[in-house]
Order: sequence, then structure tokens, then C-alpha cells
Amino acid sequence: MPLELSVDRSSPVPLYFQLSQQLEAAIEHGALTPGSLLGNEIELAGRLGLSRPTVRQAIQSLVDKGLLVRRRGVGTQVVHSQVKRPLELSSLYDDLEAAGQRPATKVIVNTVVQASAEVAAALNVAEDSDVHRVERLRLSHGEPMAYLCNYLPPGLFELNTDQLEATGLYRLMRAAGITLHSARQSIGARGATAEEAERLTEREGAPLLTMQRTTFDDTGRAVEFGTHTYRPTRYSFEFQLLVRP
Amino acid sequence: MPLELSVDRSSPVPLYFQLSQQLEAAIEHGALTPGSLLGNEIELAGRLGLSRPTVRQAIQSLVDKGLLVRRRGVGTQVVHSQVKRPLELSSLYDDLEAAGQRPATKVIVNTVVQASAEVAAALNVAEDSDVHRVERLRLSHGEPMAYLCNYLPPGLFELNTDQLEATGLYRLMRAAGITLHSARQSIGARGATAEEAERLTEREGAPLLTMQRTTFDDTGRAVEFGTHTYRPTRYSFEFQLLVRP
DNA sequence: TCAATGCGTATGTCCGGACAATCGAACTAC
DNA sequence: GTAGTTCGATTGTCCGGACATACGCATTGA
Repeated sequence: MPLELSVDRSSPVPLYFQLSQQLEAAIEHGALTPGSLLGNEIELAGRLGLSRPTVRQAIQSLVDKGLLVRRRGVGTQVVHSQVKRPLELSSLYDDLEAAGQRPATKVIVNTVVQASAEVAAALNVAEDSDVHRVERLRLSHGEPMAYLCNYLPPGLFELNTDQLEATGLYRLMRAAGITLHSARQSIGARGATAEEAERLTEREGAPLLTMQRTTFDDTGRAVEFGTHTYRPTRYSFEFQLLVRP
Repeated sequence: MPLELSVDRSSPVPLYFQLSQQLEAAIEHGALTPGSLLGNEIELAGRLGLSRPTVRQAIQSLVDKGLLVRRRGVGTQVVHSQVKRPLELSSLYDDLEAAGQRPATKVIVNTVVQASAEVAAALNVAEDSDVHRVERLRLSHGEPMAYLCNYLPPGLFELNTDQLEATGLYRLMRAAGITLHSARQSIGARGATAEEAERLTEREGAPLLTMQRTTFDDTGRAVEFGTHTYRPTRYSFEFQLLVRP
């Protein structure tokens, strides 16, 4: 029984995108079972009234997402494993919200400071030039979960404390028209200093999970540098990654 | 001054791949400076004697790698930031070797055991069925750096202790014809148990970086499940990730 | 002076076709 | 029975063209 697929040519949504979304929904929904063959591209194109390149583009986007696997001479199969989503540049806020945790944020510091050598190097600005500094405590179920310290270059956009407590930093940046492109991250661990321990209601020397990140927009500007510490009993980094073929 | 580009039509290497490699080399080498425009696709295609779809395919692969950015009505630009490589499914061994650290491996355990509930769930095999168990100590500059405990389903390939000490697990799997596809990872931290502390020559309770990973091949089979502990003073996870547009 | 309009340019989408490379299975020969 | 060969099926690569869409800039108008 072939899958119900159709495209709307009067829609402004690209045809290949309509198709890829329907296929993805069918996989998610279980209509396309893992391991099942998708049927050959030419026949699929004919059935939908599309050209083969358009169908290929739709399929390729799902291959890139890790949902499909192509085998020459065999066909295109639905991947058999539990693919969730590849690692993306997500904010802690979004992660928690997606998990239904209703995160709370408390802005501790929101000011302008002179860039230290480390911050200046990360943001590619002159040392001692002005940069925004934001320190936030992220809570989940009323308990401290992470301490986030971020630096932003000046003139990027207004850092409103109320907004920072209502949503995540990345969402604010996107809303300000900044196109996030890539980030360099470093994840490590260390014992908590006395100050860190107090912030997170841990004892001194307790193991902490740490993350440093510099984010770039599509022009190559560094738009954010952050140093985060997490309570490992309450947070860990979970993600899926794909092997680039 | 246009860039020197050419393709060899007698080569079995796909034309779009030849072009993308040359462009990538030009970016790496500095012939294409960050921010510079690549020149429009049609003119580029004409200059190389290629069709526009072929040129687009080459460019697209570099966009996917994060090296180029396309802007409608503007052109294609070289990304201005320091892109190294996106996060990939690399083994610790490869990482260390790439950093010129000449890693050493000591196989502590290489045997077959009955799968615990956790291992059975991760590998999707029956509880108490036979699985391979490998425990290795990874050293760098003669000092312990990580303790790696891995489980593999039976019948996948022969786990030779000598080979395990000479190279990484992923390299062995690839050599055995296994096509790695994706992995689910979890990175956290905790204090060392007495046993862990001794293995890594740390004191009990010292902060450790932990990683759990299940790797799948392109048929969806789980081919490996591992629990790793790292000394955070000697190792951290460094990677770059791209925003999927 | 400043905002709205129009235009050129570049990428985005889509088509229909052609041939090559590879996989798997059926078939054949020993 | 087994090994090698052939063959159909399917994806991979490539072509040349067409129109749509969005951005930046110059022109125009108030």
C-alpha cells in the first residue's frame, strides 16, 4: 500500500520541502517503518508529478538529517535506529523548555565591563574595550542548575534584564536579526571554587561540569562568549551526532 | 585576478568533488580570503566548462561544511570565522594522534560477559546474552588520561588485543566493513569512586569527566556501547558545531 | 532630506533527459 | 554443490535551460 503523498503547486513552499516534510512526518508517525524501502526515485517522481531532481533533493535533506540511507543498486531505506535530532546549537533554555521543565532565570549581573585579555581574544575586540557582561543563574524546579556568564560585543543589541529572565539568550539574538552560524565549544570538568559552590549550593571542591563557547554569526563576527558551570547531578549534555559520509 | 581552477574530465573523481576540493584548498591556503565573493555560479560554470548544477553541488558541499555562506541577490562568500571542523564521530585515539600526542593503550580486559540490563538495553540484545567487554586505559605522555569500558554485540568481528593496543576501536570497526552512521552521547561529570581513582591515579572524589555513547551502523544496529571516564585536567571535549539552516 | 520605487544581479527552485557505477539475484558452467 | 557470470534495478553524476525570488543600489518623488 503506497504512502499517501501529495504536493500543492500553488503553495509558496518549495516542492522538495513539502515532500521532505511529508516523508519525515510519515517516518515519525510510523507510516514508514524502519528498514522499509522508499521505492525508487523515478517512480516516486512520476507518481507525484515531480521531476527526479526535486524528489532527490527532498530525499537528500532527510539523508542529511540521518533519517534515510541510500544504497546504490538497492534503494533508499528508513534508518532503523532511534534518531532523535543531531546536535544543534541550542540554548540551555530551549533544552529545558523542550523537556517540560519550565526553567527560571535570575539575572545576577547585567552591565558593561572592560574586556579582559581572554574575553577580548574570544570576541576579537581590543583589550579593555567595552563589552556587555551578563551573569545568570538558571534554576529548574526551584533548584540552581547552572551558572552562566556571558560576554557580548557592544552595539549588537539591547540587553534587557526582563527579557533575559523571560527567555534564552539565543532566542533574543535571533529576534534581533542575528543569523547564528557556528560555535566553538569546550566541555570539561573541575572542582568547584568556594564562590562557585555557593552560587550553586554545592560544597567546595564538588565536581562541576563546565562549558566554554564562542558563537559566530554568518559574517564571521563573534557575537557571544560564555563560560558556564553546571551541577552534574542535575544536568548533562545529551546529543546525537552523525557521521559525515 | 581569478582563481586557478580546473577539472579533469578523464578522472573518475566526480567533477563537483574535484571543484569542491580545489575551493576548500584555496580557502585553507588563503587564496580565497574570508569575506571575499566567489563570483557568480553561472560565470564560474562557464569558465570551467561545467554546468551550473555541478558547480552548485560543489558549492553546496562547502556550505554544508560551514566554509561558505550564500546570500540571495548578493553572492557566495567565504566565511570569515575560524572554522576548523564540525563535530564528528571521532575516536579518542584519532583525536590524540591528530594532536601529535602518540597515545598509548593498555588493554585491561578483553573477554565475553553476560549483558547486564543496561548493556542489553543499549545494544538491543537479550539480557544475559553474550557480549564482548573491553576495558582499556588510555595514556598520553605516559600518564593515564582516560579509562574506556566498551561493550560490543557478538559476532561483529574479532577483537584482537594486539590490534586494540595499536589503534582505536572505531578504526578497527571501519576496517571490518562496518559503516558507522550515528551515535547518541551523554557527557557529564562526577566524583571518582575509589576504584576509578586508582585506575587514573587520582584521589577518591576527584572530579571526573564522563561520557556514555552508543554507536549505530547504517542498518540501525547498535555496534558499540561505551562508558568512559576522563581526567579533566588532561582532557576536555573540544568541537565546533554548525547551525543547521 | 528622506522615503518609496524600480532595476540589475545573484541565488533558489524546477524541469526532462542521458549515461555511468554499483548492488543483488538469477543463471550458468564446472 | 559451488564458483563465476550475466543482467535487471536503483542510485550517482551531469547537462542545459527556464522562471521565481530576494537583496542592494540608484533613481525618483514628496
